[in-house]
Amino acid sequence: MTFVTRFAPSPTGYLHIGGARTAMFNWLFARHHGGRFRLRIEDTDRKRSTPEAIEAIIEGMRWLELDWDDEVVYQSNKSKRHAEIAHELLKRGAAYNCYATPEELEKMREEARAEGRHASYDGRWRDRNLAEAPPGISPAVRLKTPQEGETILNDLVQGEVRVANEELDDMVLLRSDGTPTYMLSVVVDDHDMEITHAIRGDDHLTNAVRQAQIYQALDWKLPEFAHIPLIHGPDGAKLSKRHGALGIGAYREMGYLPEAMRNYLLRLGWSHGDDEIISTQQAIEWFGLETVGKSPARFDFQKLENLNGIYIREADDHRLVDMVTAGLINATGRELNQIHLDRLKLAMPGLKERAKTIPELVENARFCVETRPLDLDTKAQKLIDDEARIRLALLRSCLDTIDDWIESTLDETLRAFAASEGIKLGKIAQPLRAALTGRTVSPGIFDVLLVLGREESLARISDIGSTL
RNA sequence: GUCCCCUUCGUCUAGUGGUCUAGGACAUCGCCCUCUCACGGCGAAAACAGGGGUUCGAGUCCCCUAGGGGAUGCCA
Repeated sequence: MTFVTRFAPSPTGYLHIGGARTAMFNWLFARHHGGRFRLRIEDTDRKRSTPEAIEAIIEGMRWLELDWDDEVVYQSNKSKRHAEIAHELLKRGAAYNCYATPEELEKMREEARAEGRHASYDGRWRDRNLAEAPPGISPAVRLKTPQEGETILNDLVQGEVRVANEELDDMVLLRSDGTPTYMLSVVVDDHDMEITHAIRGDDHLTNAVRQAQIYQALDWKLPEFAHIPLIHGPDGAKLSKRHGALGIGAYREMGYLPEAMRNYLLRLGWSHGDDEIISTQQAIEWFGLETVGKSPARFDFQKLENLNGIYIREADDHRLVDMVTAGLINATGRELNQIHLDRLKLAMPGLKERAKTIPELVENARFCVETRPLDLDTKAQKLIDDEARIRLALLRSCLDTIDDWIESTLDETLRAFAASEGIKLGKIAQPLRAALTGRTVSPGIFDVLLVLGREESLARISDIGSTL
């Protein structure tokens, strides 16, 4: 039997971080078992569902490289089928028409709360004769749920969950306008799509119990359920916009790599011993629901950033150059020429060691595309005092004599120069760095010299001297 | 209110009755490496929510309390 999982977001907003993790766990589970992973858009709430949200979700999934199988299912297209099922239940006497008004319902809720009861609807139309139906009111259809005993669920993550049936009132299957409710739609769709494993957020755990009652009424086989803990904000409360409830697209814009994001999300609630850096390939091999934790995890930007740094270091230079190029054009408003691109390519190995995000990488790469004369930042300016200027002028003539502009020669020259001046290498390397990059922080100084090339390097040094 | 779920360093977690003087990772703080910043290396500090049981023995099993979260819709 092949396993089929699904990710079933409602398109009322962007794909948030919790949804992304849910999607990934479903994806990982399916890929691990050689099964299928499906995508279903739960757009039955036409008022709140938007095409933009659908687009954002699909974009987010693509960015995270979570590919789904088969065509996307739109739940709104299935409402006829859902209604049919409800009517079948009605015919079999497993469901009934309910004519209670919103006011009545509200009153029942208040009373239930006041009396400390969990279930609110009192089942007043459960056994009433249809002849008593008030005219002119179209009824909702409710499921006749068992009133005694308990409903038991064996959740793959949460274990056994049992709820007394008297705690559960008769849920609405079809609204009075004839449209199906979420509770019904999910059950029918999961059944029709032959979902074997429903992996979703913990907030659905109580729903699962109710859905189990629908399955029972229909005499359908239940899928396996796995309710994974929610992701909380740094303060332990529900993820809000202030924290990380940003759309996945926001993380992309903040300069995080999809593979870093996946690794981070994976370790939030799932573990494989002490392993931290886990490739997607490895994750597919290792993933299982047994090792999913039961408690909610807090979102931690620092760890994400650390992981991102690791993945940037591992990333292919060409890919990074492309990303940085785009960022640089954006930041400077100028197109880059071939010389710039060559420099970026040459600088990338040194650059990527020093960045945790793409914007940081872009910032550090600026010296490659800066036009002369450079604007030195405040710290860099401080390094250029009169003594430094004199030394730079001297150094320039030394460098000028170099025939082969390669690292070993540059290294020798610079060290020899420092020795002849009776100073440490750092004493000359820092002003030189300021002259070449306009900053006090950069890749190794020989790297910079190499990246910029002889001509540009000498010119930038001269620029500093000429400001004497 | 009621129902359900959860609870190991600040954070993510390992841990499935003895190997736990509780391990790893991020963050923090030292030191080393060093041309700056990173990387890397070494080291420090840092946790079993509390209380009862069960057991020769409990972070691991049971109960209670507290705290947190979720649900309680003709939303999904």
